[in-house]
Amino acid sequence: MIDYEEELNSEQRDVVRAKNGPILVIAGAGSGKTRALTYRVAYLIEQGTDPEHILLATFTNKAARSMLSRVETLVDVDLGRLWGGTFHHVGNRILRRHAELLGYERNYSIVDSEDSRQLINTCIRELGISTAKGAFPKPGVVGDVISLSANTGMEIETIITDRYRNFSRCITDILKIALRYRIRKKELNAMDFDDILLNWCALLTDFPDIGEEYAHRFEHILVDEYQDTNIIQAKILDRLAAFHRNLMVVGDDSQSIYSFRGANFAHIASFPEKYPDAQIFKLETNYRSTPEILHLANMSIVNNRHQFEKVLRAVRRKGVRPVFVPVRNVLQQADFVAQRIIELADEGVPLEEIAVLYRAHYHSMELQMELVRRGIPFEIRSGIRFFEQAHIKDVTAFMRIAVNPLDEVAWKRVMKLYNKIGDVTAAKIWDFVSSQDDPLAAVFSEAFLDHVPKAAQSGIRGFRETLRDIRDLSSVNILTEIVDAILDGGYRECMEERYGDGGSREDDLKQLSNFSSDFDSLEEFLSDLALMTSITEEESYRKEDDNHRVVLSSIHQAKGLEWSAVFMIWCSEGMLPLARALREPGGEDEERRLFYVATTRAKDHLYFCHPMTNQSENVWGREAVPSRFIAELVPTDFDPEDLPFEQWAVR
DNA sequence: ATACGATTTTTTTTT
DNA sequence: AAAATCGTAT
Repeated sequence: MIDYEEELNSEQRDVVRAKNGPILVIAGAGSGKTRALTYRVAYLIEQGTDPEHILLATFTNKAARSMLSRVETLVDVDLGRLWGGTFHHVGNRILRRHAELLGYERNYSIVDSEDSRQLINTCIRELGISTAKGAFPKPGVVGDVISLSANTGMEIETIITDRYRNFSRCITDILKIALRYRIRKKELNAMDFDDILLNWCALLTDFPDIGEEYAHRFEHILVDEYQDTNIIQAKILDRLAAFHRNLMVVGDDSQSIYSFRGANFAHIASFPEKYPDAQIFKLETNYRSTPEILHLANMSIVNNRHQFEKVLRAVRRKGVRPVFVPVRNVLQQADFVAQRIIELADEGVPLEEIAVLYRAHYHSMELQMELVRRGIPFEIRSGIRFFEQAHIKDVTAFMRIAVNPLDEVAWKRVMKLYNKIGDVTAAKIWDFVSSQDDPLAAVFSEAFLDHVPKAAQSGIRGFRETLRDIRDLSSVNILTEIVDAILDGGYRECMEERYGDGGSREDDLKQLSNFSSDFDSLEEFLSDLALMTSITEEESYRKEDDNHRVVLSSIHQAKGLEWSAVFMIWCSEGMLPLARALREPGGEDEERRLFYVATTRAKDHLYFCHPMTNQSENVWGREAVPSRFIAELVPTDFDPEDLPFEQWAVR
């Protein structure tokens, strides 16, 4: 039995033991919402709900896993059948079962953003749209427009007039591309990230019996980070909860930072309108941060209008005031942060309790170099993700061909790995292969070689061998040897040639291979890869004393985490708030929420760095202005005592 | 005609 | 640093 009185505060207890029905939980930063959610799941199971009938939707797969493993220690029940993970993850799981209904094969591929950009590029060229003359958006931008339209349910025309005004001349072309892109994806038997949500929603709506089946199945639905869900996700939830109506959503409108993905914190505000009988709870006690840090965060977020009433109360004892540190330039910034990290470590703060946060990946370049120079171990949680690295994508492209021979993007990627094959030849080979009734069998036919130029023949013969090996291994589900087969099939040399550092990349592939052992089929492995960001989560393959590292992270990726000491670098106008983001509607508020999320990650120490010159602009160095989010904290009747931060001068 | 290397430009955030 | 474009060698 769980001792709820002992382990939860009264706010949390009310949530955990709330009676059934729609429930909205407004949970401030650091108020233990994960704890409440975890105990709620345990409580439901204790009350006799079968885990199979619970759906726990989280923002990352990692969050789901860590919550569920906590639940497992609370109630001694196997949660293997509980539906937990991101919307995309759960959606994929459901769609695999019903893919045929929607006109896909069951073995459909999932294309990530790089693949999708690639495919859009092909569409543009196929349509013969000239991008050279005048300003035409890059394939990536076209992809953003299409994706935003999908995630907000707004027409592409509206998206362009609202946020991409300078491309309004291109609307007809973009519409053509969007249409073609959609057709092409279907031909490739592939879904992009948005399709997973859209198709899931369509499945529940257009096939009432299936919608009902799932609505009956999920007795309880719990949603974390509700402020970052978009309209399609909200619609999916409405359908799934239509029968039992036990929908608990947890979120904080002040921490909504994903509007670029169609998230809209207005959803959370309108939840009570949609569910008039909803019970509303608030978690307002903050256990994480010192009163000083919380005070600063509160002072900042009140500058945003349109938010839920809530006051975060600190329970921790008095600590030190946050510090604002103007520095001369990026180099001095890197120097200061590194120096201060060493001092904190000397004071007894473990390195893994220190984080450096920034708005955009490239903001951390100089710091990385400085940390390397000083031998301070660190871990980067931003930038190119594990599965997006070229060599990982190369290897998985081989696998994708074996699983879904219609995957054009994978085909072309693999073909171009071989010498003497570029865009044109790859397209020719693909044209031949895709025109055959059985594309895989065609590879082994004599006719296949006729479509390959002489110079590339030997490499392509190797490809046939490799593909045969992959198919043989996957048919008996020996996944761990597939990577070796690809490496031995000539990819090892190819990798060395193309990327230089073959050794460390081969290590990555070893890791990928180890990871594959957890899966029952190649198909399942691939779709999970596409929906995941990193492999290192909770994996304890690392050496014991290797866990002490400073974390470098984008603010977005820092969501939900906490550290004793947090450094925010580049707190300058143009960088935070990011100039580009300010141009979006509602941009300033969203940037301020980012600032809020970042500050509330800190438990004890908080530092804001502001480089006063921005060298990257030109050689002379341009004046940089402190971030408005810092400046606005200074009261008009200035009294140093009232300042929520103190200011340091460095050297 | 095609492949591939050099050059230029441009950086948000993520499933 | 990576992507897109441009120019040259095969």
